[in-house]
Amino acid sequence: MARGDKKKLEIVRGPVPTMLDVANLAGVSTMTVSRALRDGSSIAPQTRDRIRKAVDQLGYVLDQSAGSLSSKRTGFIAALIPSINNSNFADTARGLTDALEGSGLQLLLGYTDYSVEKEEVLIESMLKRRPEAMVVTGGAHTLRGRKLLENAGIPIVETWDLPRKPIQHVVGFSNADASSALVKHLFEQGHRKIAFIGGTTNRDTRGADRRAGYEASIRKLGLKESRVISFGTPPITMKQGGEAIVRLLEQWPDVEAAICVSDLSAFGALMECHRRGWKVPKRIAIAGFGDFEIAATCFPAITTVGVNCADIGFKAGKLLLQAIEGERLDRPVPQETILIDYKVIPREST
Amino acid sequence: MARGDKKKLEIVRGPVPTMLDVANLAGVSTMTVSRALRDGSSIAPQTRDRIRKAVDQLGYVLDQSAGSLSSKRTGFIAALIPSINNSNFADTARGLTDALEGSGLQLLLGYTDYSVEKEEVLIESMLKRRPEAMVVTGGAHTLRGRKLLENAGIPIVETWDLPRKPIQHVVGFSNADASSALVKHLFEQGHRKIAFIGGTTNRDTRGADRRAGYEASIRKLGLKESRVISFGTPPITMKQGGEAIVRLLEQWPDVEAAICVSDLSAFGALMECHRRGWKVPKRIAIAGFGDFEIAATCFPAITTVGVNCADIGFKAGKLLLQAIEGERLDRPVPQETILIDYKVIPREST
DNA sequence: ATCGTATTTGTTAGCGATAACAAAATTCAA
DNA sequence: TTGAATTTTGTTATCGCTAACAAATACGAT
Repeated sequence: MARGDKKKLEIVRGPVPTMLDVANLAGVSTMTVSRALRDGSSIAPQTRDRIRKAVDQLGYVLDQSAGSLSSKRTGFIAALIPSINNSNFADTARGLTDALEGSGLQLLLGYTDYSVEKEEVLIESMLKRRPEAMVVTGGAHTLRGRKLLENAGIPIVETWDLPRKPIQHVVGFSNADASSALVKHLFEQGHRKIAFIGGTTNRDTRGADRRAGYEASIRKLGLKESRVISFGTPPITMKQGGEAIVRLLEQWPDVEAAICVSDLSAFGALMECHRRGWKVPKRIAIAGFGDFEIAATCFPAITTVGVNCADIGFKAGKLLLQAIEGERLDRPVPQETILIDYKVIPREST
Repeated sequence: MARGDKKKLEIVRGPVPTMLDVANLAGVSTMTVSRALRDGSSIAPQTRDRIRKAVDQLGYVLDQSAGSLSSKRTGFIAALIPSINNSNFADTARGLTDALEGSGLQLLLGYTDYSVEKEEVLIESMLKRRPEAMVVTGGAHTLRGRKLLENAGIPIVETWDLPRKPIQHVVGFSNADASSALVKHLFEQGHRKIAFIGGTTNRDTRGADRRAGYEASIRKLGLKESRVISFGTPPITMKQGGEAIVRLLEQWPDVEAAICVSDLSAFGALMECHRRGWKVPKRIAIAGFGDFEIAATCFPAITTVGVNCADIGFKAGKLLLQAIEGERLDRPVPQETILIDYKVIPREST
């Protein structure tokens, strides 16, 4: 009776059982337990059942940290994204998760807050977990961050951009080109006085690339003046988009169209126009970037550049799985660059 | 010269250096390196510098899996949220991350997809990593999932709901009460024929609670009829919100106000009304839930229930830090329930 | 029955770090 | 200058698991 009590207490808050406890209870060696708990290969069915029963009885859960130390496989994939609150990057993370599903690999997520310094810190702390591969956003890193990635000895994928000098693999697209395509579209629709609304700094490199693409195509199309409103720290919010469009129309009342650095700011701009009774696209055409759900749903629906964000993550994930497999077989896969499609999606706002 | 080449090669793709390599290079024992790399306490400054130099030279990065095996501290916090694509939960994750900042703890995120079965799988796979604490969303779990949590021997926090029978700690609010408050608000504004728009199943337990709160207060206020449109698998999208409101007005043309299960569906409904020329709130008032950025920005701005999602995460994180500290000192903190404020935010849409 | 092959299980060693204790070096006071 | 107190460093023994190899058992064919 007293013994029974003690036992119960132990289950609730006692020491966590180890594989040895399971092995003893099942009357086998730990090695057999280890095998049974993973592939179940080379295990007599009845032994496996006995082990399972012991596992259930003890409430045993495998300790992977111990396992990875021995097997040299942590089962971690590290991924760094600028922000979890941006649905584009959340979609990429989701795509990654989906790609990894069933592979037994765990995603370790980190948020850089659009800062390369924070990224460097994160790279190091991720590397301490010995991930089997790493996904980073963009091609801009600190010197040390880059070196850490290069020396990590694991597959690396840079996403969302096309870095001039990639570390290894790349899954992305040219934000500048995508932005240019949007300018061209507006130009073909007859707009000549086209403006760009974005954040105040270049911290968000993809935003900066989009602005650069805008500037480049303004020049190429022979349009005289570039009209850029910089407002708010990137990533700029919906509300800031609204304030920015007001400024834009104050500064250049003759402006005909505005490209916003993202759909969120475009939406904010659009709603502010509504509020003030400025007709869109009659008074001013508005375009965004990213094809967020909101752009398709709102009225008028927002013209945007569609990028398959989840696909970036998914393709990066699949590429990593291949690369990891390659490393294991000592047959490293060659450096690969996967281009992600984007396309201008004309809607009601332009 | 040849030696130099070899050395360089080794740095690029050679075996990853261990603490022993650092120790040898610095002429000390691994224990000294270990100490230098963590607190730096009880280390002669010159020794520490020597070690730092060796670390830099070798590009050494600490292996935490090995460390945690020995120290029995993994530095992981596991968190399960329904979806990363929902900004409410993303905010909670962000709050958690913020709370953990500087503590050296790593967030291990998992997505349950609003499914308790997936949650159970995730709980187990998280537990394999031996997290020092765990955050889950809601109080609904499978039997085995709950047992796993109870027996894990670590602090557990359930968030976003007020479970009837909590496992340990809780940081949340009553979704039913919050929903009731919104009904009451509409009632006070003079609305009598109030409808609810939500998903088709109860998979999203918070959504189900909101509906239950709606039903309860309809009865309490003595309103004759409850009008519920169930449309789409939760979480329902903006677009589905739009389709739902059309159905609502077909089925009950006399309806005066609609509460949507979230701001996203409310926004979709609102935009569909725009598109069809139905004036909001004149023809129909629309309210949402969650105070997403979109609700404040769009025109007309959406009446909603504001919940500080990031604060849920932040408070859960801080509570966990305390609890972990308590466990370490063998002085477990008592079970705690932290209530999160919510409030009805009246805006232009009602 | 006997040997060879295939299947199942066990043994030993070690993954890379840290805890706990022990020893050496340094500091300081009288 | 000497011994005690303090600071700094080292030694040894795990942590819980899995790789690699070895042994035992089962199965089949002749």
